Amino acid sequence: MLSARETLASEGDAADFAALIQVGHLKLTRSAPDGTEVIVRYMGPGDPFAAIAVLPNARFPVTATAVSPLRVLVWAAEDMRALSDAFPRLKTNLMSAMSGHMTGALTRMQELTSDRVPQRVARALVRLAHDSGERTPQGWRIVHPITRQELADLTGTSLFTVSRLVAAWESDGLLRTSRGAMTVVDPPALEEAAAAAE
Amino acid sequence: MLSARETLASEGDAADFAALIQVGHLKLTRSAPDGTEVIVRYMGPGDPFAAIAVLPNARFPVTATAVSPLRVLVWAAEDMRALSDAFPRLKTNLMSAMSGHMTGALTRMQELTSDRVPQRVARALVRLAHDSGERTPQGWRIVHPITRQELADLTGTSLFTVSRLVAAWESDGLLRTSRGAMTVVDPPALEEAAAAAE
DNA sequence: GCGCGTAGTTGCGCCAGCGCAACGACGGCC
DNA sequence: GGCCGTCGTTGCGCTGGCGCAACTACGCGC
Repeated sequence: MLSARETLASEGDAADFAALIQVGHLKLTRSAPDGTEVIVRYMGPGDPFAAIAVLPNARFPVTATAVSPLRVLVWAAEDMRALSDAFPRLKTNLMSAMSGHMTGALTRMQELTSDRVPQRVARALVRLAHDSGERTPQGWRIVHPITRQELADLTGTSLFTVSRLVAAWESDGLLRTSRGAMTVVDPPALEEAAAAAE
Repeated sequence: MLSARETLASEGDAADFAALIQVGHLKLTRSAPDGTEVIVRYMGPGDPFAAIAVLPNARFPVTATAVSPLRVLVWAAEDMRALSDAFPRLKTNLMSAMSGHMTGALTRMQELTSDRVPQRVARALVRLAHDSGERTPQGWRIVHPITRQELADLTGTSLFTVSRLVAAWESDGLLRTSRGAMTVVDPPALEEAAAAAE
């Protein structure tokens, strides 16, 4: 059990356990020496954390922080190794998960190099709405708290730029926001609007 | 056997084989709809390609192009699966390789969001010199051909900016270049110079 | 219900880096 | 050894987005 803002694992620490999220959401980050923080991705209920723990002498490549009250199931790394040796399918599945994350990271890299800021922010919002959104009468509400700063860390831009973009989209009716919460009214329209501004 | 510029595998194709580089170098890329290309990384002799082939129904996440004449050993995906089931250590090693690439991708993401262009280019050069460089009297020579455009695709910037940076560093004696080839005279000094310009 | 900490907004100036264009220089090939 | 394609250079103008500052608006805790 962790409350929001507590950290489950820190970048560089020995990966001596793996976990499965039961309730709540995690934010995976990396921080640069100069203080800037990159958000790698968000995870929610049912997502496995630290597949890497099956590898000997592994270290966490990211810091995991709870963004909402969190309940997780935890396994010791050595048990994970024993299990994954006993059940090859488990290891294959973990590998498959890693491969998925890899693909995601490559896509992000590509967006960072070839898309302009508005597109990246719009895509990030659409992805969040899709992955951790719930249907409401107003649109897809992102179920965990998210600030302008976090959206900036997720897209490699600044708090200010995000604020301006979000304000513009909200006045166009594509988005609804309140302190720490966001609802995407119409994902495809949002993405299209960001592309059109190009 | 492939000659330079031929492609070994294309992004999106079914990953029905894996390979091990014996001689030559590969460039892994992803291309965006608008034509821009991102270079994911370079690989050389001894590096395994397409660990992903052990997963059922996998597709290549990148395009692999030879940058110099290439000789590879090839295994059919089904044989890889059989082997990796028979030898759990093999699967663990492949997973370990994937995890290394993941870490690399995360680092690249971080640099793209938090570093300025000169730093990124300098780091890319240092990394290339380290990973695929050979010691010469003048410094570390990157053993495979590399153009300004490729350096730009690797760092998310433009051909022009790279050209200017490289010209400046060369006149400072930190770098030696000729058409398609680069030699880093003193890697730490180069990185420092890029940081100082900040 | 008051105060304080955190989140969000907005105006303004600035500059890194992009995008041409036009040109120069290799070097491979027949 | 001459030609042509690719690679690299450099000058110039423009602008997206950053960075600060100063301010406003929530909302939690006591």
